[in-house]
Amino acid sequence: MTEPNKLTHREVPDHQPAAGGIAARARATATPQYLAGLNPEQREAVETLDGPVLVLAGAGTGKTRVLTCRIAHILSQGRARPGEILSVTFTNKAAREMKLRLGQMLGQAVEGMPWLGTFHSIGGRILRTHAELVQLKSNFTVLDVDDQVRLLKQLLAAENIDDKRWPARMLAGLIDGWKNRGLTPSQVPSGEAAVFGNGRGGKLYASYQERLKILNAADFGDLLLENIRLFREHADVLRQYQNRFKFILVDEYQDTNVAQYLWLRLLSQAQGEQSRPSADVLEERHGEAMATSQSDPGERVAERAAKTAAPRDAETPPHPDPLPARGERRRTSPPKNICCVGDDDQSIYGWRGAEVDNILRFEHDFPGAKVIRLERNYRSTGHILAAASHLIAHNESRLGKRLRTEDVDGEKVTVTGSWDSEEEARAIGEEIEELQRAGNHLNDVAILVRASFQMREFEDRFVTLGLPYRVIGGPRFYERAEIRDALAYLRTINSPADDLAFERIVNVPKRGLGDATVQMLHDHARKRRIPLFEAARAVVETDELKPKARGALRQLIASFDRWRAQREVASHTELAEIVLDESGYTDMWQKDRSADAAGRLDNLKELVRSMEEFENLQGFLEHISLVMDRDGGAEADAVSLMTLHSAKGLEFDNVFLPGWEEGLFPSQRTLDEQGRAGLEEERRLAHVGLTRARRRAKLYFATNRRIHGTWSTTIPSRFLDELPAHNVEITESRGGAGWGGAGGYGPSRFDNAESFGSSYATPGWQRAQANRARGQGGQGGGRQEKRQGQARGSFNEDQSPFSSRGEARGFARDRRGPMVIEGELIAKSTGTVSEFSLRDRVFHQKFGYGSVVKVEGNKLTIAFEKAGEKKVVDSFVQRA
DNA sequence: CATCTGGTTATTTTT
DNA sequence: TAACCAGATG
Repeated sequence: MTEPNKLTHREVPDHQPAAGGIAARARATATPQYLAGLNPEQREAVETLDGPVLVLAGAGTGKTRVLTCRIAHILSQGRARPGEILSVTFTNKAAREMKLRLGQMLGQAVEGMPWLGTFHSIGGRILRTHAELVQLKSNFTVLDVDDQVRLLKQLLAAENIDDKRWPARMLAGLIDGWKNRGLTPSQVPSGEAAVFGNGRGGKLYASYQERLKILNAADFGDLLLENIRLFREHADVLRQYQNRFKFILVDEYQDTNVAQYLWLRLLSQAQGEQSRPSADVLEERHGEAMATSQSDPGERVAERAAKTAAPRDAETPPHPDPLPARGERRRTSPPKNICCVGDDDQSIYGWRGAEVDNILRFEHDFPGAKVIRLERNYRSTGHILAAASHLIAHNESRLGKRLRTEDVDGEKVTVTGSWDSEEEARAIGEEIEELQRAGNHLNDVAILVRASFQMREFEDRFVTLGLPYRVIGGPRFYERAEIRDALAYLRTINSPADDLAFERIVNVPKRGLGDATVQMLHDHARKRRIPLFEAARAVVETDELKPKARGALRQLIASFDRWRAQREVASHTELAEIVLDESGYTDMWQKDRSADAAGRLDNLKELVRSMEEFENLQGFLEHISLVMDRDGGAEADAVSLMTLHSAKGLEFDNVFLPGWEEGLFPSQRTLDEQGRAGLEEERRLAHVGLTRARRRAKLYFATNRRIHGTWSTTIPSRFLDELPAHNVEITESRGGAGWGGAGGYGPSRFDNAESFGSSYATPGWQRAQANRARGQGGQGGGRQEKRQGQARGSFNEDQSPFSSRGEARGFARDRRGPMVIEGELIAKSTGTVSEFSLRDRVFHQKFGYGSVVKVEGNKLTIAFEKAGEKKVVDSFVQRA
């Protein structure tokens, strides 16, 4: 560990004078450079080192900057060494970003921050050092969801549970949920444990955990849960870490789940009399208020559990403060110097177990906490910020912040209605092209959708337009089948007892070892209580298998023996290449004619390349599942297409937000399942979307959308109504839908909406809608009944740009015909004759192989083998 | 053991 | 609509 030379570490005097607070220290030194550019609030957040601090950092207020500066400050003040600062993030990306920025700030000190990482990687690391205490070995495998489900399927089969009625995925979800809430099998409320498999859910969870130990494996949830168990059952270990970490920093605190909360709580608990750590002494002086310490963690679990266990009734009001009287159980030791940074308005992972409550109740949980609000936004222009703020103000469960900017008002947020989703895509495509003509880079443009199925329409459109785009998100790198397969090979080599890995690749590529063979291996293994691989070795010596299978299996075993031997002589990267090659795995994909085969081979190459960063196979396998994420090169100029969820933390000059319709956004399902809390989370999602935009935010809704194949008529999202009229401009769809301006045509839907409750759902109205929809070749109506209940947004609010009637006009009376569009397109094409001609065989990144059916300038119509007929710009395909 | 077919089911996905 | 999966078929 290298000590940063600039930040010579002074031993922290154990008896730092109380008066020598931050202010005094700060005065002693000239303002360090890293503090210079901070605004007063940021600076306070950086300099308030002692006691619990909650930094409420709104979107674009310099959250990461505060975190990194704070670390720099701690180091330069000599308050802790790099190894004494625990700094947790959720994503690898965030961790990397912080390391990078710290590096820039401090010179090469980053290597010295061993405890900066994600919850899971840090949890995993601690777990590996004390693995034996939780019945694991230090080289345990981290299972991915796939492995989990496979394992659970086996357990279900063993229990004779119909996995049709009780799918393994569902159980995996339940277990994950329990783990997120910090519940070990014995702690799961019996009522909940009973919901699965006729009361056997809890039992299955328990046997799943047992199986994991036998396999020497942990799933993601275990990385934290087992850590908590470790800390609870081994006070000495806990104390070791409590003493080590003088400062704790948490990023995105609003996204922490109960397990993470408990973990933090355990670590942030200062030791009582057992130890005499320097930092604690300091704190005690600072924290008169902290004398009222927190309750025992155990209590908290129960309390939390009870809370979360309560069915999330749709209509349940916000949780009243469930804190019971804390009684006599007081401790004298205050919590450590913990600093949590987050934004309650950006909590969008509730469905993943995140507890907004953690941030809402911070002051409760960490008495004496200082709360600092960062409200100066450095990202968006005035109108955008105002719109976002006004929207989010409709939420009740929030701590409340008021974002402000010193930037110009800029352009108003626009709202555009179109006839259907296709037209929406067309309109957005055109606007993007216009932005491009005006000199904007496509890299500065993003389309953020609520659900990934919405992306398709855009992809289709962009492919025809020849507009480069990139999809962000989607399956993670290490979740891809080919990566998992490759890893399974390596895992089997590394740990012959990894049954799940072996099972995964035993017949990949196909070698004639099907279900029957695997089943018999299983039986054998179970009978003798040996790993599958050993069972295979034994079975090959018998004549229980058909000769063909026996031969194949023998060969596979021989291969593994060979590879294991080669481990001694070849580097791990070489070994990987050898394995992928000799196993026939690469061949398998090379022979594959599907569109994504090439990409998969690339991924495999990327995997091998990434192995170089690790010392050996063991090290690689330990980290891969935690660290591997494709960040994909963002070099080429292209529009970014992603879900709102994956947009969190990003920003773009121009942000397009399509699909603001009831049912889609806010999502009907969330509303049904989570009620008011769900609506608020959706609203936060909207807020996140808007605040991604630096200069232009453009919202869209379509009147008709195809959902699961059938057309339904939709109504604009209530969120549109919640925008402040002053900052919003209603524009007309470029796609040609008549929508907007006063003096429009036809009655506004909102005319109806005025007396909504009754008339909206009338058969007549529905018929009218259906008729309109039919023009598009589909049925209207159908979803109304369902929506009716909560479709009433705040139409009456004076602020609403829609309530003043007249704006939302009948859509698409004079919908522009496709011919016009077509004409425009052709006009835009380069006119140069394509190098392709009829019947050419071509390959397209997305659609795979096909042959050219029609050539118009540089526009081709191609009949793809798999994807059907598509119009594509020739630069998107290559000769096959 | 591989391939075909019909029935089912449709969000969001940090690790 | 389309994509995925489980069971049936060859």
